[in-house]
Amino acid sequence: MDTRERIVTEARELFLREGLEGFSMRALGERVGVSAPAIYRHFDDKDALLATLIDGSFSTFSSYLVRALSGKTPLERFRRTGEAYFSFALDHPRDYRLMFLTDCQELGFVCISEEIKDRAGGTFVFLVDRAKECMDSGLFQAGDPVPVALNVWSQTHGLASLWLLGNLEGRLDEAGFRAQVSLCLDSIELCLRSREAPLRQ
Amino acid sequence: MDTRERIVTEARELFLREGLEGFSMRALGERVGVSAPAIYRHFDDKDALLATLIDGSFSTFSSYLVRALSGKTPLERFRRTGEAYFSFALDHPRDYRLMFLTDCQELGFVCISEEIKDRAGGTFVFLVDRAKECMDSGLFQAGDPVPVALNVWSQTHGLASLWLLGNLEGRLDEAGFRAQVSLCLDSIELCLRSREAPLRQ
DNA sequence: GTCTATAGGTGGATAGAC
DNA sequence: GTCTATCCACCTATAGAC
Repeated sequence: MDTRERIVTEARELFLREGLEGFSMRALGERVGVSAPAIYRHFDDKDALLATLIDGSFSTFSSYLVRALSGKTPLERFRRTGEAYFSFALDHPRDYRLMFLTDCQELGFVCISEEIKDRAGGTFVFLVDRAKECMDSGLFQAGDPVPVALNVWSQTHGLASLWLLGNLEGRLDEAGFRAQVSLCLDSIELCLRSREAPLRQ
Repeated sequence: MDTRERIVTEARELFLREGLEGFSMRALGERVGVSAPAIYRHFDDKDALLATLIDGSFSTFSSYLVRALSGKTPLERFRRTGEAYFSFALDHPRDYRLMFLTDCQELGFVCISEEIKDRAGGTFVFLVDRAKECMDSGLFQAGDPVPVALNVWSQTHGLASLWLLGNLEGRLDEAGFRAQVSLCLDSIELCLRSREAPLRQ
């Protein structure tokens, strides 16, 4: 493994442990075993390094989403997409935070990067596709799938972020949270199924 | 207005403009017109000052929630609580961020403060009460109102935070966001109403 | 490519005069 | 209570030797 790769690996580890606040070039250099300035031979600046990290986070996220495609029906793929979203958030909380819980201002130029925006857009399109195929197969009422997808994203993101930022501390333990996740996914399904009710009557 | 009050006022202004990152005792002193060390005569440290700010944010939030009580029916009060939540998030984005979008680690001891936790708990109880009175009046299926309230909070928080952190940029403008808010509240209502469906049959 | 040395800046907090 | 002066820790990034 060459130095550049080791920098990325250790950067991910460091960010995982310390978050954005404790993530410094000095600390990273120490972990990698080189001086801080040496890192600048491999990355233009801190932002470029963070952009690489975010890119990797989206790759991991994508791998979770794609698993949902093994579902046999549109509805099953839709449900599994929701489950995959929570699995990712729980398995990779820091990545989740970097991707969805960090203000663009804080990340500086990173958020403007078109590559990153495209990757984020791609994962959203995945969700829109799941909604759309449920509509096309007549399970959900026909219409614009984008607002539906946004609504689903809001719900999953809301619960995940309340948990990850500690806002549920004292109210839910991890088991309670998992139960709440089930309720969240059930309620999404219930809501979308009820959209088909008028068609059935 | 004595100096302590002016410090709090300016601190809120400064935090509103700069966020947690740009919020320093030096900058605050400059705004107030005193030196940074002078602030330490009125507050033990930065955390104590931030705790005062958070406390004020919860006061503002409470005033939004209470407006919802002017609704004539349990369902109307429930709906208006959701609307009040979004109104607060849009009117006071920085306060919202300080209260619900800042990691406990980042705030240091502040999040451990029992006073703050109690205030946060109180606003949640308000939402639980709204769910409970809908249950008691037979509008929603009877059961534990807490998971229902958590589910509603997740949905509203999710949409609000996606918006406030810029994750919807390029996908929704402000008008689109408001439409999405309506859809969110409609979908919550739809979901909770469908819980009463079995009782009607 | 990596080092040391350093520039140039941020920040929180304290000491002691007034 | 407020000031100035200061300490100390930390940061990003560059210069120039090797």
